Amino acid sequence: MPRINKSKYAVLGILSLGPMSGYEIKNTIEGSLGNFWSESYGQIYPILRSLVAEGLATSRTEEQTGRPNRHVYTLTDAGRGALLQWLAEPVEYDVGRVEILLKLFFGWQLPVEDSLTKLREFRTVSEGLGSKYEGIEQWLKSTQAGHPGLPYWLATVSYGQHLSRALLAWCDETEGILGAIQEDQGHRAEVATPGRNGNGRDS
Amino acid sequence: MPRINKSKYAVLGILSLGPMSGYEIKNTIEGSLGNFWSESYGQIYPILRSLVAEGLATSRTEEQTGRPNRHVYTLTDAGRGALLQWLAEPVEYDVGRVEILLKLFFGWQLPVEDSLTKLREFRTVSEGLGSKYEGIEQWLKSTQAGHPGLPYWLATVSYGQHLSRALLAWCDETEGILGAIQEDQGHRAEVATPGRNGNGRDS
DNA sequence: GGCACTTATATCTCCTTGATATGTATCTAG
DNA sequence: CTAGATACATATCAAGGAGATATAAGTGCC
Repeated sequence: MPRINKSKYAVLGILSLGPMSGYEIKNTIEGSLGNFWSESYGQIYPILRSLVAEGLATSRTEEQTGRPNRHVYTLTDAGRGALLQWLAEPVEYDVGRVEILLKLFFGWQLPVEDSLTKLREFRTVSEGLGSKYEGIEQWLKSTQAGHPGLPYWLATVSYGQHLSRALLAWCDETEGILGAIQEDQGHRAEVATPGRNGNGRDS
Repeated sequence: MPRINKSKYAVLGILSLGPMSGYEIKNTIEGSLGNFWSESYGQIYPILRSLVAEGLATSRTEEQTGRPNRHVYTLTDAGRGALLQWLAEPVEYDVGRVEILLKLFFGWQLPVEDSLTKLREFRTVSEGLGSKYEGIEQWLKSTQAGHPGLPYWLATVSYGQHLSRALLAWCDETEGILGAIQEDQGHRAEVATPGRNGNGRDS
């Protein structure tokens, strides 16, 4: 089962929006797919060359004075066909690597407070994610009104909003559970060593 | 800002549970972090060598007859220190690559039904994810009862459950929106070309 | 006996990321 | 006016990372 190169289809998809240079492709990806997909020049330029070699795109060189010539790539019918074929293939899903979970997994080996600090940090990150998506939603609605792609693009933004709400709910739940463990430990420590009273911080 | 190698800390973390060989580390990761983290032999073996070179672990060879000798790695105090230091560093979060969103983003260029099919596929995947996590939760509760790590491990499972519920909710919402577009298009097609009536499928 | 699977170590290729190199043009703050 | 930042445009490199494959013996089953 030779791994299929999804970057290739991301580039193909962007080219389906119109002829572009490698530089423009990168910028377009950042400004559209950027929230759930990324590509680097290190992939884009070799992919463009292979697309031409496979007959999925053609390239034409635009002469420019004072800066490197633009290499503009245009999708061929075969290229559009390859894109449609990939779109029809079944989707995969991968949770991916989640750093907060890696840290939390080993968290029982150190004071509960350390894990709670990590969770509070992560809550801030998740909140930032949520407001970022809200901004994008407003921007899309005001600048792309009437475009047939709008509902689809809003769906990708909504994915991010559902995700960030889920992260926040998970933070709430987990902070509650670890908080209870901390109180429990604090209580037992208090009973064991009376005198060190009213366990300091509770912000 | 040289990218820090998180795989190194995953290996360090696993070694904090006890001395292990590269093979055992791989298996242990799959059976514990497996739902949100993965490592391949191609990373584990070079990392183990570099851990020894950096003084973060020691290796000892157990002679075996009939099969390759076991190289068992043990965390040093410096290694445990490096792990704790990394645990204290701020966490990052990355939504990562989401294939369904990449496909959906280009979905407006083809019939709505195609995108709805993708969403229904994705719903099945998300449901599978949810039941997988439920199974893990039950298994953890019944086999690890009383272990101080249990609440932390359950928290990582809960993350997956929150995530799968969010994916399902997003599917509901998006199927509703695209379904409305489809009905709208069907309606307009009906008005435009009367005669081809009662637009076939609606499952 | 043959076949599939598991234990165990290790390497290889390819994908992917992020940094860097090169060089001009334009914009901006001091 | 000019130094520095940013945009345009192409391209390469070193690492990080995933997955398949190589090797080799042991175990269980038909």
